[in-house]
Order: sequence, then C-alpha cells, then structure tokens
Amino acid sequence: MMIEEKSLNFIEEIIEKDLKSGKYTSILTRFPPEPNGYLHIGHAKSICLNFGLGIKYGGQTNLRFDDTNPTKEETEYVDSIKEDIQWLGFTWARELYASDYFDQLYLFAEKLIEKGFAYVDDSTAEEIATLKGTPTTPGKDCFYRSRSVADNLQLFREMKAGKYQDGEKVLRAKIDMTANNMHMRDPIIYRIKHAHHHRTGDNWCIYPMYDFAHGQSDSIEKITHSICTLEFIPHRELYDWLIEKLEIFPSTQYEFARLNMTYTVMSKRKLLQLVEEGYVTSWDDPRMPTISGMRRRGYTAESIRNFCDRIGIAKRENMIDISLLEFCVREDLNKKAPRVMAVLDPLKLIIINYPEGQTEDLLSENGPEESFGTRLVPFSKELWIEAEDFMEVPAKKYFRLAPGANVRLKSAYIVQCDSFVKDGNGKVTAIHCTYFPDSKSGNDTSGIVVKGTIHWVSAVHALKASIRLYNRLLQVENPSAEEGDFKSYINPQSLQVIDTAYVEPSLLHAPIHSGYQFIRKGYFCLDKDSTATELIFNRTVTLKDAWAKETKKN
RNA sequence: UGGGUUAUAGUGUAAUGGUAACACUACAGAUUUUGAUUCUGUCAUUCUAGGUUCGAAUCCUAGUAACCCAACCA
Repeated sequence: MMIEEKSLNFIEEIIEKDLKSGKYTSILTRFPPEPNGYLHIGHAKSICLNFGLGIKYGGQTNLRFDDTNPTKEETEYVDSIKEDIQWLGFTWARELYASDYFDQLYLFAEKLIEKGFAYVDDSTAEEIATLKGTPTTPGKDCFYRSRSVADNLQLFREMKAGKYQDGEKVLRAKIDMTANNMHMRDPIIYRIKHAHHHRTGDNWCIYPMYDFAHGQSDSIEKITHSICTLEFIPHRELYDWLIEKLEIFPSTQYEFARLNMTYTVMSKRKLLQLVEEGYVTSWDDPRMPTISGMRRRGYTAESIRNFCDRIGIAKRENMIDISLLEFCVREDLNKKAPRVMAVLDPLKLIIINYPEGQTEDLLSENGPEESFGTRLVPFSKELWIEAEDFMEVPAKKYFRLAPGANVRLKSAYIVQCDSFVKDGNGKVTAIHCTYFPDSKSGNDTSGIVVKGTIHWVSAVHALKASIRLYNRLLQVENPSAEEGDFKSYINPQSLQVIDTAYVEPSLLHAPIHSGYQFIRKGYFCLDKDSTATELIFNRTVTLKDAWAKETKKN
C-alpha cells in the first residue's frame, strides 16, 4: 500500500522539532472556547487542528472553557459545545474550566503584586484609556502606579472582599507605558464584576481578564503548544512575560490564520444577531455556519473534517470558497447516501395503456455500488414526475419528456409522451404517455434507445412531504468587506419551503439527519421538526447540475 | 506618523538553493438507466525593482500592498 507523503504545516514542523530535540516527550494541546455562543465552522478548523495534533503525535487534548466573563456566558453554550465536539468525532482528555482556577489565579495575582509587578489603579476607564496613548504615541504612568506593595495587597484583597463597586478599581500588571506593543502598557488583569457566574455562582466579584487567565490556565495544565488565531499575536509578549514573572510552566503560544469563507459571516457577534433578530430561527438553523446548523442541514462530520484538512493551516489571511465545503459534503454523501426518488414540483403523468388499479413492485438499486443493496419501489398507472422534466416545446439538447419524445422512468419502463392537458391559464396539468411493457428495467428487450432517464413516484403510493430548500444566507462574497450593515446583504430567498412534494414510501421511517440522495435533485435529510404525520426534509446540498449551466448560457 | 504579521494560478495549500506540485472552481471532451458519479484534458515567467549564485518562490537590499494592535471582551 502506498503511504501518502503529506507535507507538514508549520505547527507540525515545530512539534516534530520539539519532540526530536527532547524539549517535550509528549504534547498536550487544548481547545479553549468561551461558552458565549455556538461553535461554527471556524471553530471546527481549530478543533480539527488541536485534536488532530494530539492524535497524530500520540499526545492529548483538553477541552477548556474560557469562562472568565460571567455576564456573557451560559451553561446552554457549554452543553452545545461539548455536543458539537463529540459529534465531530473527537474526545478530550479532560474537561476543564478557567473558573476552576479562580483560587489559583488569585494567588498568582497576589504573587505578582508582592514582586512589585502589579498595582491597583483607581482611575476611571476613560482616564486609563487616555493615559494609554495610541499606537503612535507612548502612554504615561498614572498617579496610582507608584503605590506600595502593602497598599496594593490590601486594596486587592478589599476588591476581592467586595468592598468596591464595579469599575471603581482594577488590578494592572506593571510593565511599560511606553511599549510599542499596546498590550504591554500596563494591561488590566483583574476587574470588579458583581455578577453571577454560571459555575462559581456568587463566590467572586473580581474576575481575571483573558490575558491573566488563558496563559496561566495553559501553564497549570502544562499545555505544550497553545494554538490560537493570528489576532492574538500581540498578546504573546504578555503571555510570555506573565509566565516568566510568575515562574510557572512555560507553555508556548503559536498562531494560525482563522477561517474565512465566501458568502458567510463567522463572528459570534453577528451570528448572535442573526438569531436574536429573527433572520434565522435558531443557532442550529440549517442556514447557519454553526456546527449544529450544518449537522441539522445534513452535513456529515467526516465531510467537515475533510474540509478542515484540505484548507490547510498557515499564517496568511484567507478566504475559502464555500464550494470547497460543498464539494466535501457531496464527496462524502456520494459514498454514503442511499438513492431514493422524490418529486419536488409534481406533474401528473398518466400511462394510458397501463391497467387501472395494477401495482408492480420494481427492483431498484439503492446506490451505484452493489453494497448499497436494493429495494422495491411501487409503480402504477398514475405517477408524479418533476414538472421541469416536461417541455411542451423542447429546448435545444433537452432530452427529457416532450410531445412524441421517449424517456426512461428510472428503474421502470420507457414511456412515450402522447399528449398533455393544460388548464385555463395555459399551465400543463397532466401528460399522457404510453409505456413499452418489454422495456422493463434490467430486462429490456425493446431495443429502444433513450437519451434521458427521469425520476418519479407512484401517485397512490407516494408520501406527501414538505421540503426546505436552502440557499446561501448572504448575497455577497465577502460581507465584511461591504459598506454598511452586513444584514442588508441577507438573501431574502435563503429559505424556500415546498409544501407539496411527494416522496417514495420507503422514506416513511427515515431517521433524522440521515442523508439521502433524491435522485437528480440533491442530498436531503429528515429534519427534527418532522412529526408522525408530517415529513420535513432539508436540502443539504444540490447535485452538480450541468444542464442548469447549459440553460443559463442560452 | 509606531509596532507586529503576511505576500506562490480565480480560491486554498505545497515545493525547506536544483524541472513551480496538489485540491477546489472554471472551461473542454469521454462514459453513464441520476445532465450525478467516474475518467481525460486546459489554466502561473511565485507582489515589484535591484543584487548574490552555475542555478532563486526560497538568500540579501530597497520598495509596495493587505491584515492585526489604543474593550474593565475573548
């Protein structure tokens, strides 16, 4: 068997170097979400990276919730995050919370104060911002910067004890107000928040900032490679400074470029807006780029993992074409999804020479490979076919049904169109055909050659179903590069609901989320909104459609 | 008028001084009882200008462009 030589990404190169040099004997990574929203495809990239590295190098990966801001975080999000990671197929070594470290982090802060590297500042937020300067002008030391260690310690303890109101005081690291790196200009490391925390309740009224929680948590867990996205590069200097001053385990931070995808918004803030303002129904709306939305839409975990693998890991800004994701979904579903027949836009086809009341169960393969197996599909005199499969005046190169034309009914017989019926508005309401009894699928002795094969369902046997067709949520390729509010680029046609579709009876007991190919129409799955009396299918993704392209050209 | 990061096909990712490769997209064509799948083919003087070298995407110099940094968010 050929072993595929795959080149390493820059993080893998670092890890292999660290392992080879003996810097580490095994690696430990972590996935550190803040539980303030649902995970999206961008998180999937990070999950696949972190967990994938753990697996590849025989190490482990922790799941750590970065829950240091009680006003934004909720248990609902914690639960959804765990569900999504598991669904993607990954297992964490330990489930941890930054809030578990609040006692330890507090002690770290006291240590910093004792070493003269932190002070309590009574300034207002505005005063702090003013003295901070700008990227091009240095900041200035504030009056409180020179407080004694003893004073700082007492003040900080009083902050913890609840003596002060929100915003009255903060604890700052004492570094350098003139540093080029804004994050080194005495960053705030603790703030007062009299707020209820989803895990620690009302135990605390001071909470550490990201910079005083993340790296320290990494260090406590002995994370070897702490991988985050590019916008944290300026934080790395502070990350290292704190580890050095605290004299704790030296985790190292590495940064890669986050995922951007065409026709998609990825920020949690924007996704939250879509949910709260009713542009979509929920976080798991199939139009959302969330993992739960994609799952509900019918995307498979494997296709998402493959996608993350193909997009690669690098440090440059990127904009991945969403068609790559769709390719990965089709690629996986093509291998797995049983083929069935469903008619989305029904048109009655009556076979004049087929006996009234007769039914045949026709053998039909469930997929292109033998391993898919077969099933029986009922056939009768009256069928539903797709309205677009008939043209009164056929277009050029159209090889479906038209007056006088022949077509194969998939897994059944060849029929010829004799006539059609129109209503008062000129709309075709039924077509009349004759069938060739000796053209039965698998046993065709008719000698008739047809160019087209179309799908169908038997009218008396069909199940009525409702189908949700999803199109892209945003109409522009890069919504954040456009002028104004991204919501003005929302596609009003992002969801199209078909109430009267007909599907073959084998779909009666379809499991939720399980992918089917509706032949010639795309991949679909049963939605969780379905009931015993109403089948609701989501369109996962269309099939590639060469004919649609052909029609567009003309 | 500061600091940091990045520049390879339409989009991504490789090539680690030695023939610019792979995937997606797009466009042709073959096969097909899904206009699907599958298969075949087409698409680059590596941001620019100099330099080093027998040889440069890779090293050096000088530019240019994009992105990030001034939340008591993460």
